[in-house]
Amino acid sequence: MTTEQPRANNEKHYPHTEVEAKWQKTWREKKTSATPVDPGADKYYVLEMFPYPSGRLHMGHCRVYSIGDAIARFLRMRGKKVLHPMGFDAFGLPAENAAIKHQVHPGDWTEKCISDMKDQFERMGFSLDWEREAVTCRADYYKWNQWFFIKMLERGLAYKKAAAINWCDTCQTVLANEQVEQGNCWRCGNAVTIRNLEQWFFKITDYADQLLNDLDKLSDWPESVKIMQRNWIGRSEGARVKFRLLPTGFQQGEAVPAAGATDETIEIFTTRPDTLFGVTFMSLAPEHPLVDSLVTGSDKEAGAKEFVAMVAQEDRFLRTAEGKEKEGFFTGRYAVNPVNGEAVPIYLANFVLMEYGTGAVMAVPAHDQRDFEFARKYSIPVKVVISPIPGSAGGPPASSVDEVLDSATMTAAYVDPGIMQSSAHFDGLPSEDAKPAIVSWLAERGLGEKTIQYKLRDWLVSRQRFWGTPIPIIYCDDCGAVPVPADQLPVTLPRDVQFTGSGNPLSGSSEFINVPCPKCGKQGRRETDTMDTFVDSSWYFLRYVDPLNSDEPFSKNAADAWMPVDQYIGGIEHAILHLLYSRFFTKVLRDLGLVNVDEPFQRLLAQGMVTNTYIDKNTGQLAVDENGRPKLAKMSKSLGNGVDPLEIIDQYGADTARLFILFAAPAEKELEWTDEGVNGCSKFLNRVWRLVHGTLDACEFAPEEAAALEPGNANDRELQFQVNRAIQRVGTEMGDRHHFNTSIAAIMELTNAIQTYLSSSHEFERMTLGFSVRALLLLLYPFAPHITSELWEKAGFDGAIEEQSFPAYDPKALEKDEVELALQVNGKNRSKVVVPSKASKEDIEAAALADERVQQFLEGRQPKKVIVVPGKLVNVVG
RNA sequence: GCCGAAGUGGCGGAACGGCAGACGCAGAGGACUCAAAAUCCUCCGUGGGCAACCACGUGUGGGUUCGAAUCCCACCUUCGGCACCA
Repeated sequence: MTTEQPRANNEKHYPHTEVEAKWQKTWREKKTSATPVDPGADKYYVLEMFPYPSGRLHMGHCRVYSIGDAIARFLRMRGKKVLHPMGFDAFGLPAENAAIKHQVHPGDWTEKCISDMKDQFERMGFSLDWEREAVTCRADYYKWNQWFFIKMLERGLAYKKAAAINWCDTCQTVLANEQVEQGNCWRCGNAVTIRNLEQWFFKITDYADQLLNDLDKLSDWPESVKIMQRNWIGRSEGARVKFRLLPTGFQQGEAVPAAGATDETIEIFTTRPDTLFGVTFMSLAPEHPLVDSLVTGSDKEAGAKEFVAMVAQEDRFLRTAEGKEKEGFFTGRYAVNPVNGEAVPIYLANFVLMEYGTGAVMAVPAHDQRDFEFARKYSIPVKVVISPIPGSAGGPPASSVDEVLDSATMTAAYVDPGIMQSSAHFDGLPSEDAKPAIVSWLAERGLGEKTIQYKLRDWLVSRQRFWGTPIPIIYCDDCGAVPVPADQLPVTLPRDVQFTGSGNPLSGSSEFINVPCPKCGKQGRRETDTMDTFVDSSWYFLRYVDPLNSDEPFSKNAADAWMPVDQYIGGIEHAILHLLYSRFFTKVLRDLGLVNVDEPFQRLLAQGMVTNTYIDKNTGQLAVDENGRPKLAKMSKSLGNGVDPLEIIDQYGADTARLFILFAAPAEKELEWTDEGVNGCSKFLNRVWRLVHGTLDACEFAPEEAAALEPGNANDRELQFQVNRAIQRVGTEMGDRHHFNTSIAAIMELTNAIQTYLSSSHEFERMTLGFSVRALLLLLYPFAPHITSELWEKAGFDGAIEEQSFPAYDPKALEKDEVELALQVNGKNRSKVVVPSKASKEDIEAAALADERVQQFLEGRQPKKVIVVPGKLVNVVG
């Protein structure tokens, strides 16, 4: 049974099901969301992060697309030429898992999901240009991934190397560093292990400085996202310093051989060259390539090998966790400190990472907490070379746990800047000044150099999975790794593949693997790794500008016309991964001459999660905190607290869902789902429905310009004021600040004002009333397009509502004849006074001082000062 | 530990140095109804008072200012990110 309302009731109750279906059909047929050609200077590119086609739209999707659609519809009314496209991030593991489970081809499964989701998109009423749809799993899209890969290979930006990489056993594939969270896989949450494999990388580190510096250009990005990216890139300024190795057999305390050390050096990276004179040992990563030659043949060989094996066995995340016991092993060898010629013992240490810096560290226990703990554990000397600045020297004294820095008694490292000591001719210098001085001293002697180090690592793009873009490489015994020639692209995924759940299905497809070498024609072997799906999403915004191009990924003209994306919207969870990769791709494409922009996304809105209460699995009750309040968590399958958008659409309609989503919280904050809140929005739309039905007579007299209204009586003028103020507020809240909740509040206030006007017992001024209703519909349209389209038509206004301009307000109507000012005495509210709005400061002051209550609170004192804030208040200080 | 964001009624939130609590939800009372739902009207920060009104009030403590939720300093709490990065 449907709950269709009888016709007679339609004026009282908004029949959302039939109205929404009607307008969705109209929009589809009229192609009202089509992208304008030749956008020119008015172009505006609104983009929301495209979804993975799971087959089901969830509330998070509804939120991000409701935000984007409100912006798109609003800006079209503002005269912008809007590009608002959509597509699907369609490669990835769920399709492959479905293939294993149901023995369907991932492509068939994915296309079915896409088709289902498009229906759901339409039911939400999003104004998307589906003719520009980009689907990453289709060969006409991923062909260009392969083309970019080859371009990157030509530029030395794609390369293959053996490396210790993150392996997820559940997903049966490797992961990029960015995809490891707290030692676990970003998608399945299982522990990541380390494997040594030959893998393809993109050299994102070549762009580290640009990715860092250009963050400063992104003035319309949230500061928090920029900071997260800065931290991820992790720039450190420091120095590389060479320590020469002493020959085998050198004993501690023995004089360093006059002829110096061997020719072999160990290079370290440090951010604290000012502490070089305090070096008392050195530590190497167990994986350091020199380890073997240091110990082979010595009595330390067996022990060292055992230590290396032990560390290698350890879980990498645990090994590098703070608080982890520092483990070391003395190699029996020494190196020479280049600044003072002292011999320092060389240790292996579990906390030194081969991937960062040079894999070797100079250790200064007096001024580095980690080195300090290590030194105390292994009874290595501590040498103080920096003393705290005395408090009197201007500026605060540096902090120190220990009152006196004595190597024997100190309990913690002193890590702050200070004054150099025990550092030869650098003594007495502030340590910050000594940094460059020591580096220059080293550089002059060829012992070291200034350098910049990043935490950012190259992007590992190989995946041992079927459902991704095949890496376009053919291995040949004679020619090595040969790229597939551009005219032979795309390398398409084979259809006849077995999905067994173990290993990469591509390795079992002889048709796919066995191909001739493009260079010499001999039998070759095709690469079976596919690309990380983040490659797909790193440039999809560029495909939308020219989606049907079969000769190029996109034409430069189209990119120049539309790029950058003016407003990008998506979840904060992509603050590092996707946004960093997209920025990298854009810069590479710029260097390839394909685009003119440095940055892809002008303005970024990171929307918050959608949360709900949930049932605690242990108690079977609503989960509550210690105060008995219901706990909130992100809507998820595992907690079972998701709300199905389709059910909400069925019950309340898409407009209600959209309105609630935008009204209940600011876009960047968490959105707490409440049925009561949804109901409130539904009530509001019904109120608008009835209100407009009750004023249809007046609508035919509605002027298009606010300035055309007659002044009328006080009631009329008040409504004119309210409607003009609402237009002004929604204009700035939407246009400048993207505050959807306060925009909707302003529209509700206008609705209340019209209702108040109607319930006042006087004759209605039909132009004023009609104009107010007309404006109400226009203001509400970007948030609730279906109901406003229907009411616009019912009211008999000209044209379709989506073709209308956003209304202009009349500044004159915002000026009132009289204003009420708050009267304060010494900053406390004491009274009110009504004055003509054009009253002079002197008149206002006089009115304030004449006020009885002001006099009373002055208690006979003479006012010392009177502050007049026009239109707001008067503060009498006395 | 470091970096960042945020702390405002019973709840979501508003207020870009100028009347704190807009708008909405929940709640209370009333109207309509046989009744319920829906709808409409009124009230709704705390304490005192019959009332007009008074005092207090934006995490805590200071400061700047005629005036601070808003700016500055210190601290507390919550959330998010990073975390032995040399």
